[in-house]
Amino acid sequence: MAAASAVSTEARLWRDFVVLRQRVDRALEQRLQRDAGISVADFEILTTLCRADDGQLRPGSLGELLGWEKSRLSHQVTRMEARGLVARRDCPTDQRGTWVTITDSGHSAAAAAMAGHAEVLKDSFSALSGEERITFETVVGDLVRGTSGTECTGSGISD
Amino acid sequence: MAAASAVSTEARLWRDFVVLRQRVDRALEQRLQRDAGISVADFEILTTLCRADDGQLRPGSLGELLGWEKSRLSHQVTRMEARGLVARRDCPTDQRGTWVTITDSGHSAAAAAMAGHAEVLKDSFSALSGEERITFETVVGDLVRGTSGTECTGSGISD
DNA sequence: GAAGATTGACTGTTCAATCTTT
DNA sequence: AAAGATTGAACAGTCAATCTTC
Repeated sequence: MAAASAVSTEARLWRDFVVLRQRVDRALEQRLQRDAGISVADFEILTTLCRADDGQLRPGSLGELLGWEKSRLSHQVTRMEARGLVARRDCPTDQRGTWVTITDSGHSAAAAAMAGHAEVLKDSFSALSGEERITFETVVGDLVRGTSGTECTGSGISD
Repeated sequence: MAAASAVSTEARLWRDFVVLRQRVDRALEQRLQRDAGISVADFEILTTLCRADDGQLRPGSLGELLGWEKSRLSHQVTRMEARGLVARRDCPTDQRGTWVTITDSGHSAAAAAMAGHAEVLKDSFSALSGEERITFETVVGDLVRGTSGTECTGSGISD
C-alpha cells in the first residue's frame, strides 16, 4: 500500500514495452533514412508490395495487410507517388478501383534498405539468450494471435 | 531460400511486437476517452504530476521522466492548460523557469481514468501464464535497461 | 554563452465528408 | 445505397530558431 510504488506489474511491463518499441523504432528510422532515404512507413509499403504477386496491390488490401486506415494509406501513397517510389494505375475491371504499383526506383530503395533493417532488428534482440528469445517470440505471438485483446478491432502490421 | 517466407525471426517478432503495441494502445485510448475524456498522453502527464511531491514539476524534469522532447511537452502542456487539466506557474527562485501544476480538474480526470487504465493492461496480458509473464517482464526489462540498443539516445517512458 | 523553456513551420495521422462506380 | 477510394480540415509530434534569464 506504499503510495510511492503503487504501480502494478502490468503497468511497469507496459512502460518498458513502450520504451523498447520507441527505441528500436528510432534506430530503424535512422538506419533506413541513411541507407535508402526512406521512412519506416515507406519501407513497409514497399516490402508489402514486393511480396505481392505483380508488385501491385489494391489500396484496400494494402491497408488491410498493414493494419492502416484507408485515409492514412491514401495520403502515404500520394506522398510516395510524388517521390516516384510507387505509382497509381487505373483498374481495368472495376472503374472505382486503382492499383498501387511499386516502381523501379521503389525496388531500388527497398533493396538498399533491406540489409540495414534486418541488422538493426538483429542487434536489437541480440542481448537475449536463445531460450529467452524463444519465450519472447512465443509470448508476443500468442498475445497477438490469441484472444487476449480487450477491444481489438484492428488486425495487421505496424504502427 | 523460399521467397515467400524469407522473413527473419527477428522481423516476425518485431511485427508481432508492433501489432501488440498498436492494439493495446488503441484499447487504452478508447477506454481513457470513455472514462475520463482524456488521451493516453494526457494520462501520462497527469499521473506523472500526481506522483510528484506537490503535484507540480518543471517542464524539464517532466519531459525527462516521460522521455519526451522539450517541444512536444510544451505543446502538450499548452493544450492541457487550455482544457484546465494543468496550469503553468512562474518559478519564484529562477525567473527562467516555470512549474507545471495539476489542477483539481486534472486530479478528477486522473482519478476517473486510473481503474480503466489498469483494467485494460491487466486484461491485455491476462492470457499469459505466471511463468510466461515473468519471463516477458524480465526480457523486456533487460532489453530496455541493458546495453542492447543499437543507437539509443532516448531514455524514458512512453511514445 | 549556456540553461530553461516556448514558438512556428513542416510532416504525418485521424476523422468526417465527398465523389464515383456498382 | 453500398463499395472503393480520395480529399481537406483538425490534431499531434519533430525540428530548428528564438527569447529570456542566469
